[in-house]
Amino acid sequence: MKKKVQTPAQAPLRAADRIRASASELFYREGIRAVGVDEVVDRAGVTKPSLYRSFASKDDLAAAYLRDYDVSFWESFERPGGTSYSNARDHVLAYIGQLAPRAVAKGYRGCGLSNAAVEYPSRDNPARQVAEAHKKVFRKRLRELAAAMGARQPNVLGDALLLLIEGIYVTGQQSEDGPAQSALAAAKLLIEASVKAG
Amino acid sequence: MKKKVQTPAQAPLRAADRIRASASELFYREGIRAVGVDEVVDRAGVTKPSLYRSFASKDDLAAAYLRDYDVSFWESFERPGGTSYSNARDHVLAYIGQLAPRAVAKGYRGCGLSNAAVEYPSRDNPARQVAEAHKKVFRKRLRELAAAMGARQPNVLGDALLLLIEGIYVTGQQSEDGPAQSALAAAKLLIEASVKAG
DNA sequence: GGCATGTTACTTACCGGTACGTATTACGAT
DNA sequence: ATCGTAATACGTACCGGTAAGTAACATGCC
Repeated sequence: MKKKVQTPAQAPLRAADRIRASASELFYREGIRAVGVDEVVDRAGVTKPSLYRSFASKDDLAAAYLRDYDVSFWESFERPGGTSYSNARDHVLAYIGQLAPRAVAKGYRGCGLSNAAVEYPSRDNPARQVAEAHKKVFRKRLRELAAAMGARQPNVLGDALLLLIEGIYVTGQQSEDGPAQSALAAAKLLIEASVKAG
Repeated sequence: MKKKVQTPAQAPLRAADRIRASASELFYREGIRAVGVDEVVDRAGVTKPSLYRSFASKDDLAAAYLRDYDVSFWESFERPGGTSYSNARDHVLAYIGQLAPRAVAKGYRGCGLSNAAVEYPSRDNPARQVAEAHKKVFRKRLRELAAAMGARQPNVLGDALLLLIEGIYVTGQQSEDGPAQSALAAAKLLIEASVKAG
């Protein structure tokens, strides 16, 4: 029997996938509003109708970009630096520890999801909805980790860590050598002060 | 010699001022890229040529908006709630104390300067330049206040407070009842831990 | 008169989105 | 095996709208 390859492993990327990749790069680096669909398809080496066959609108493509972003975010958050952690404190500190240096480096552009929420203040924008949903989960996860650390007020510590991390995202794209360089020390301080007997 | 009234106290707002006011409102609430110059002049009750008589370009108007924003920011930062503080700790906590509740309220849109930096990643954008310059000064000021608090590592505490505050700005526009509600407690913890003898 | 502004009309560029034509491939019937 | 058909996957060319910005001229006001 001959081998029939339905989705050949080595197949050239389909137009939709090339578009997703192109959009991810451009939307992240330059912002969603700043990038036109023409630029997206040009960089993907495809044409506009291919975009609109796979995505209902630019907003829809932006939402897809953020869904992809969400997936890779969780990979990097749950296994920071490629390592798994059983200790919550080590886990969070490892994430911040690998994030901070990137955030003070040159071309850093922060969190694609947070940036999208800034670009689209209207609640009914599809991209913003993805961002909002993501942030809700992220907050819950951090509160969970704070509880696992044994914080006296896990919700406060979780929120504080979230504020700190969002601060890294946003200040990291404002300047090089920004305040993110103190983030790890700040996180340690915060955790220490929240866990100690009070 | 006759008295000449240069800028009559009760004069109707000049076109340029009406445009600044209109732009400030719209750019802040909806984002700069999202707002067209037509919308700005319509709301100001003036016409487009008036805009371009006072501002070289939309980018220039955006920069003016941010300069105005910067001025009123410093008013609210240096006298949070309308009060002056001689104690650095009280000062910072008062600022965060009046910011946090606003940030968890409904239509909050964060910091216009930080938002602009998100919208315009390119360093040579005039609006972004205003934002970058502002943030540099703000960071310096917070480190100064941290030093006045007697922090062991004033730069770390100053940066930590900056990260926290930027976290409030950005998360405040992502959802209502967000993590900013824990910001004051987090700031107290952070300051406490940084000032105590180590 | 001179300054600030409004009026109108226009240019140029780009943007999101689409109607329609075409190459390639899968597959069933013969 | 090969032919016909049809779905798949894609490109060409274009549309209508809107964006920033400008030119030329008219008007009202100290």
